[in-house]
Amino acid sequence: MAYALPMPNEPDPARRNLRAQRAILDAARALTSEVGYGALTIKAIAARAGVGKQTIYRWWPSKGAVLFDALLAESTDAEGGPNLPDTGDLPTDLRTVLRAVVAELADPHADRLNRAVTAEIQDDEALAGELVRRLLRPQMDATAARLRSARAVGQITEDADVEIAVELLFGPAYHRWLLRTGPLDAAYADRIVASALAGLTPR
Amino acid sequence: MAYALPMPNEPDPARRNLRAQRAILDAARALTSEVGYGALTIKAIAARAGVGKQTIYRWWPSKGAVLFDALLAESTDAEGGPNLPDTGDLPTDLRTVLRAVVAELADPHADRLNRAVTAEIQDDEALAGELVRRLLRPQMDATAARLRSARAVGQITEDADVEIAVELLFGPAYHRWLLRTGPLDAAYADRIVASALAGLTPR
Amino acid sequence: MAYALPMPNEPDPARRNLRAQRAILDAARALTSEVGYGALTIKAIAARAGVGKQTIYRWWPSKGAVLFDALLAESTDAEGGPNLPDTGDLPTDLRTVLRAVVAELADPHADRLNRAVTAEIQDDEALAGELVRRLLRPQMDATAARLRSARAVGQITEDADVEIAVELLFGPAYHRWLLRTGPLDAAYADRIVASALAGLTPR
Amino acid sequence: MAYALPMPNEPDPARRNLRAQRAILDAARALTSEVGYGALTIKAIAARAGVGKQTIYRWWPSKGAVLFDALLAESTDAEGGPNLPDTGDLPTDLRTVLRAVVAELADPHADRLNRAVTAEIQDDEALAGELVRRLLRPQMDATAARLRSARAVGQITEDADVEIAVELLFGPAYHRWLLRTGPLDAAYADRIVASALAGLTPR
DNA sequence: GGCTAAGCGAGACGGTACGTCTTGTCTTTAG
DNA sequence: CTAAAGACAAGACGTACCGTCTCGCTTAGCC
Repeated sequence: MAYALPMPNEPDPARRNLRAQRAILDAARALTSEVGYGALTIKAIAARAGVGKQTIYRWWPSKGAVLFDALLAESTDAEGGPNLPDTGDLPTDLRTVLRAVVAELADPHADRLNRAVTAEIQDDEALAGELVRRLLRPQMDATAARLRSARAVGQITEDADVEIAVELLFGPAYHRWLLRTGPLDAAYADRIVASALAGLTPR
Repeated sequence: MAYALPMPNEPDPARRNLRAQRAILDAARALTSEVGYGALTIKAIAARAGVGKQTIYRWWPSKGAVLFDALLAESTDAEGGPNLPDTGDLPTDLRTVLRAVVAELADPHADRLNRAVTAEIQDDEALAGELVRRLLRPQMDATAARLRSARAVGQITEDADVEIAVELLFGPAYHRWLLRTGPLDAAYADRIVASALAGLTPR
Repeated sequence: MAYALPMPNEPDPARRNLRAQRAILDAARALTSEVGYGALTIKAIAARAGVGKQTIYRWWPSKGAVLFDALLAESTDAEGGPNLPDTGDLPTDLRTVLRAVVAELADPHADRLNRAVTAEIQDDEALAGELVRRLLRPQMDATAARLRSARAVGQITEDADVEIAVELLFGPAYHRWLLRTGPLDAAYADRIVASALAGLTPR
Repeated sequence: MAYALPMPNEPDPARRNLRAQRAILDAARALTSEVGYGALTIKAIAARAGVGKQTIYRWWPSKGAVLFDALLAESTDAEGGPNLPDTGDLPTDLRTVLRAVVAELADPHADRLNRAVTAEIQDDEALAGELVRRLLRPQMDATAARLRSARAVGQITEDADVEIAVELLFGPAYHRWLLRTGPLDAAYADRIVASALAGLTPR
């Protein structure tokens, strides 16, 4: 017979203190951008949030998960979803997307948080998957969809490799950000779009 | 005028024990691929290498620097430099390069080391610069040079944006590796080359 | 006005774990008598006590302070205070005291702990003061009081130098123990008392 | 057949560098009185002496042995041996001895070295024996001899316990020094002599 | 007068304890 | 009766020193 285990006390999400949750994510975000990923500690987050450490451990499995949620909260605030503009003009629409991506990566306020999460996902595959699923995938899928709609109306060639095209757009920006190999500005976004589109446009 | 600093005892590189140095880099590489970046400790590297911790701290300023040197040693062993093939056929040459890049990223043996260094450079800008200067930049420059030589003989269009073209080639592969968004194989490398070249080829 | 200091987090004695405290003192005592003062380490004490090192550093400023408390705990257990017997017969009473002192110094179980603390107080004046105040002074004062009461009833001469008399009693025993210059037994205690009293006794 | 072992290279005392030896003892003495026993390191002694660490390890088995030799060198310089005065007047002679002992213990220059050696001999019985044999024993024996010569001429009682009498003289001074329980001056020395002699003097 | 063996200054080495820091769990206490 | 505050066990951090070793350089004494 199965019986009620004296369980490691799964906390009851219904009783979660939203004020504390928000304070924790805010503190995590603020501290990350102040001291950087390497010097970030759970203790400091708890202290800044005016919260006991246990309250963090109760709801998140790791420091990376807190950072991820902090990043997610910010992104969710900013966007409402992966709404891609469709003005009918593909180059313009892609420039809009790429400029937004590049601007986000160039934002000094968010930079350290982005890098902290990037560091964490190198060692936490589950977190990496979650990040892709929640933030990256929707954006890439929306971009792919926009490319397919453009292909349907003949704005790009029939045999265009849409999957690769999306990576041709996003890959360079992330590469440059990751390795700090050059400036991240609107002009750069436009050059990516121009070069990536060159091979797609019917002659 | 430069003057003799009352320095905190810079160690004398001439007296460096090469056996120990090699053992440290080997241990760092092996341990990283065994336990991953998060669980990697200087203490464990020293123990595995049969070396005192101080011998590591004497020659490297941080764990990241050790990992970087371990990565560098491996790359230096493998290649002799950024020799890019020049068969005269640009697509073939680029496929060779991209396939090598993708293979390196897909190599499970090196994966954790690559990710560990990637995590470290998020928090250590100097290390990031060194990595780019020593490993990435030469490869990118060589690729750019190959593209310019192709442009000179008319294999790609006169107005091709070489700098962006290089990022169009490398960016997608790193993006896919960083975020684990898809398989990294020769076919993938070929697709990148095909799509990136499409816009460069004269019609 | 006294004000709340932004203190480096003085720990709260009310929350102290008594089990841990006791385990630490026991481990310190046991290890000292096993390996001696020179080979004694905080790390080993913590390990033996099943305690984190920080729990030692939280409550004691130095290894010497731990040893001192270990010694104190033992002494406090043994005695209830500096109760000196007063049978009315001074030589008998002093023999009782000196025999106890000599027996304590001769006890092989306590020897290494005594020597460890003796070594520590050579380099830590504050600790030396504490040791004297808590352990030596009471005993010496009690002995002086007993001598004065004997003087009051004419058992020793009017002009007896009580302060020196006390040192004449204790000094030789400690000297012999410190320098291991001879046996420490009851007969030795009796010889000290006899010689020291000879000059005090009225003729 | 016995043959010359490739021995752990006993060093050849004939080739010993006296300048280095002296510099080491001087440095040990100076550093001890500057930084105290706890902060004294072989490394620092070597550096101060302008000597390699190995030169110390070649000639002394331990830090304690170096300190002991430093102490010995100083004492040997000062005295030529345990010459006790014999003016014919015992109290005067003993006052001379005790005043010298007390002055040595009170000397702030030598204090830390004395305490360092005292700390070392708590953990090194062989060193303790050597100290007693070379420095303490001669002085005590000379004092005992003086007391016996006094006894022979009837200046002290026939049944005087000479061995204890010596400890009655030296014990209090060392006790007071060891535990810092009071001032060490000539008046104190005189009080010891007066009290100790009181019981020895024929009535 | 040259050879050679040893002592020497210097300092890198393998170890290990130091005292501090952070982690994740457990306990106390104040609201 | 909850959650902050924080003590706890554990163990890595980066530093310091230990005692050994390996370098060249100097020096002494035997050929």
